[in-house]
This record gives sequence, C-alpha cells and structure tokens, in this order.
Amino acid sequence: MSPPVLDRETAMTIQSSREFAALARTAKVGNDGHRVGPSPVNAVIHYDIGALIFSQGDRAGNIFTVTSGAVRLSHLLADGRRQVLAFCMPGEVFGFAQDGIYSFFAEAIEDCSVVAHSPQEVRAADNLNAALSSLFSAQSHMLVLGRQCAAERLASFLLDMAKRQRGRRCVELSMSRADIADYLGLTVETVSRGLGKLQKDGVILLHSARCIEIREPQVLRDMVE
Amino acid sequence: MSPPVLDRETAMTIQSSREFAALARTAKVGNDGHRVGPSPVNAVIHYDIGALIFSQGDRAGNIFTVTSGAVRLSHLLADGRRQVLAFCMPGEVFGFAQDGIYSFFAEAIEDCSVVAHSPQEVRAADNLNAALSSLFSAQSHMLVLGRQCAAERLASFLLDMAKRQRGRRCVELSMSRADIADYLGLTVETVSRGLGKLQKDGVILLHSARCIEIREPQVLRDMVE
DNA sequence: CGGACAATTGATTATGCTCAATACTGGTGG
DNA sequence: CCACCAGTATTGAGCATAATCAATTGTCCG
Repeated sequence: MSPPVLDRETAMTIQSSREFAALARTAKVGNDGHRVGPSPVNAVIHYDIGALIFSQGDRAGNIFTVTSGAVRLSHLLADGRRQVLAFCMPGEVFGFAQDGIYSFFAEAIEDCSVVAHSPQEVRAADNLNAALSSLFSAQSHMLVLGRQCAAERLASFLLDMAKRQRGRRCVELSMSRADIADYLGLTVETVSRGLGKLQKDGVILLHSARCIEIREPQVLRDMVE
Repeated sequence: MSPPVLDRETAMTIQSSREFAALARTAKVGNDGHRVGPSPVNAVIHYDIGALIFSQGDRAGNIFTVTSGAVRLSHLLADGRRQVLAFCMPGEVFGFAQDGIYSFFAEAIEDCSVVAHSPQEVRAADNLNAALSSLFSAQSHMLVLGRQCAAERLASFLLDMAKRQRGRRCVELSMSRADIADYLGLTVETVSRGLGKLQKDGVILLHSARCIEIREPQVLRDMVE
C-alpha cells in the first residue's frame, strides 16, 4: 500500500470524546453497579451500535471488559488510513493506555455491554493476564500482517472468528468488509474477492454478507499452516 | 507477499533448544547472582552473537531483561517465512509465554547480557509494565505492517532506531538487512533499494551498511506523519 | 589472499490497489 | 405493501508497488 492521495471515505475527524466518555461512564450503571468486597468497580455500561467508547488521544480512565456485543479497537493515521488493532468479544479486556492517553479508538460495532474498571482496583495479576492476552494476540497478528498473502489473511481471520463462536454452524460477522479489510491490512475489494474465491472453491458458503458457513475448515487450516 | 515456493535461505530447522537453554540458564551466573531481599533472581547470563536464548515451542521458564547488546524475537512459519516481532535493547523485557510455551525464538544479534527472572519472583506491577510496553510497541508495529508502504516502513524503523540511540551522530544497526526485512514485512532487496533511495535523496548517509547517519530527520518524520 | 556471506543492483512478474460501475440490503416513508 | 434511498458489497479493468529471479559487488574473517 502507498500513501493515499485521497482520504478513505471522508476521513473521520480525530476529535476528543472526553465529554462523551465521561458522560457514558456515569450513565446506565447496571444491576451489578454496587461495589462488592475487594472487586473492581462493576459499572456496567451499555453502548449502542456505532457508539464511541473512547477516542485516540483521550486522557485514559478506566479499562473495560466486554460482557456482550463486540468492540473495535482502531488506530487512525492523519491521512485517514486506519488499522484495526483488534475486535474485542465477551470476556476480553481493552483500554490499557500509554502515558495516560488512549492510543486508539474503541467503538461498539454491535450493541454491547462493558464493565468499566478503575485500573487501581483490579488485582495486578488480572491486569497482567489481560495485558498478556492482548500481547499474544497482537504478536500473532503481526505475523498475519507481515508475512501472509491476502488469501492466508482471510483464512486466519475466518478461523479466528470461528474459534470465538465455537458451537455455531455459521460464523456471524459483527463487522463490515471495511473493518475486516482494515484489520487485515487489505482493501474491501480484496476482501470481497478473496471471500468470493473461497466460496467458488467450496471452502465457505456465504449465506449472507455477514453470515459465513465454513464447509472445509481443514482447507483454511492448511492455508495458514 | 505470497507463500514462497522455496524457503528463504534454507529455512532454519525448528528444533527445541530446551537442553541448550537449560544449560545457559545455569551457566555464567554473574556478579549479581546472589539473591537480594525480595528482588528477582538476578542471574546475569551472557550470550555470544548468534546464540539462541530460547526456541519457539520451548517450555517457558524465565523472563529476561536485556542489560547490554540486542536480542531478536522472531516467529517462524513452517515454510520458512519469518516475522521478526521485536528487537530488544537494554532495559527491555522479553520471554512472556502463552500456556507455558514460548511462541517465538529469542536470539542474540550482538554479544549481550540478560538478567533472567523467575516470573514468580518479580513484582506483578513490574511484569505488568513490561507486558504493557511490549503490547504498545506491538500495536504500533501493527500499524506499520498493516498500513504503511515500503518507504514509510523504513522511515519508521530508522526513527525508532535513532530514538533508542539518542545522542549518537549515527545510527548503529545491530541487525542485518534480512532482519530488517523480516521485521518490516519486506524483502532484503526492497530494504536495500529503499535505503539507497533515501541516500540518493540526501535524507540519510550510509557510512557503512550498518552505520547510518540521518541527515534530514524531519523528512522521515513527515513520511510517517 | 580467498572464500563465504551480506548487500546491492537490474529485469521481469504478480499480487493487490485504484478507479469505476453495478448489485444488493435494510430501513423509511408514501 | 412497495418504492426509494443510502450505505454496503461485489465485480471488472488497468496499474503500481514490491516480490521474484538473477547477477554482481562489497566486506569480514580465517
């Protein structure tokens, strides 16, 4: 990829959402909002699909655990190029900040619930485990971004999504093609073509754009080795 | 990049270095090898250039802090493609493992000294800080691998190296072109051509292959935004 | 000095991007 | 209920970037 002459879509303005996030943090404290012994602040917050949880550049506050739905973590360059760092599913933790500033956006890509923790109130061991999970997934994604071709990236992605939805017949994607592309370091066109090819080869079946049946998981596994 | 028909060089055999690492761990315990209060085991270990510290697939033991020299962390695919995850310089910590198994190789790319810590003996807060540093650098590298073109990747790399050697006139590279290529998700040829172009444009000056003077840091900064 | 490895340079190719047009989908209002 | 619209996805054609293949030069050690 070369630096684009024109912005993707009309590149989102990087704006602080400090007020927004502060509002959200106090809003809709759930059933478990009362404090329980030495546990973290179980402030359950609900975000509608598309809602911004925090912005790149915001002063960091809480860390969050997803309890339902899905969250997209993405970093935006000045010219509009975007890298999706991770999709966070239930059980996953996000919001670790560098020097007190969030270095990426966190947005709800489905209606979702998260639990906000004050980092100080979480046991250090829990924080460490969460940070290590993020680290390992970042490291394996570096492999995908650095050394796999488009077809292999899609195979990795589909297997990863399938693993997180074990039990379902079909993989339900909560993200758009643009999100997938920005996660895999590709363009929407390449993602679309790649999925089309996998379907033509009988490896997957697209019930709809967001619902994919994996018919030959072993073929995907062979692609990523 | 597409899956290579032939291995890079003659792809390194993935072999367990359990015996080797065990040996190394007990060898050459340095001056600070005695235990000091509640501190970690300050077992200082020296590795010669090229030495293997641990292998991908090894049962995990200690975590390590680099005190001198440089360490390359790399992940190898079955067909020989390699992704360098990080170059660890003095002060940096490596060796966090997933499910008790190291998921990458750690090798000395210069003569170097590391301090081996038993993870249990390190304060959780220190582990967390080390893990978060690795996470943040992995995240920013995902941006490089996913969304920057070859010239931008080189600019990012040179600026990063320069930052770690603040004070020097020239950036001294401890790694080969192949290492740089595998770190940046490029080929050696592209790295070489890219550096050549930067030199032709007067942005850098190659005193030797491993010694680069940055004449126009601002140009590099503008490239990465 | 010679040999092995590392780095550079050149020519060609292919993968994935860009630009462009078309099809599909879900939600809204007549 | 259906037409419409906007956003999303797919498909097509041509091109550019970086990979591949190949040859040469440079450098470090013994």
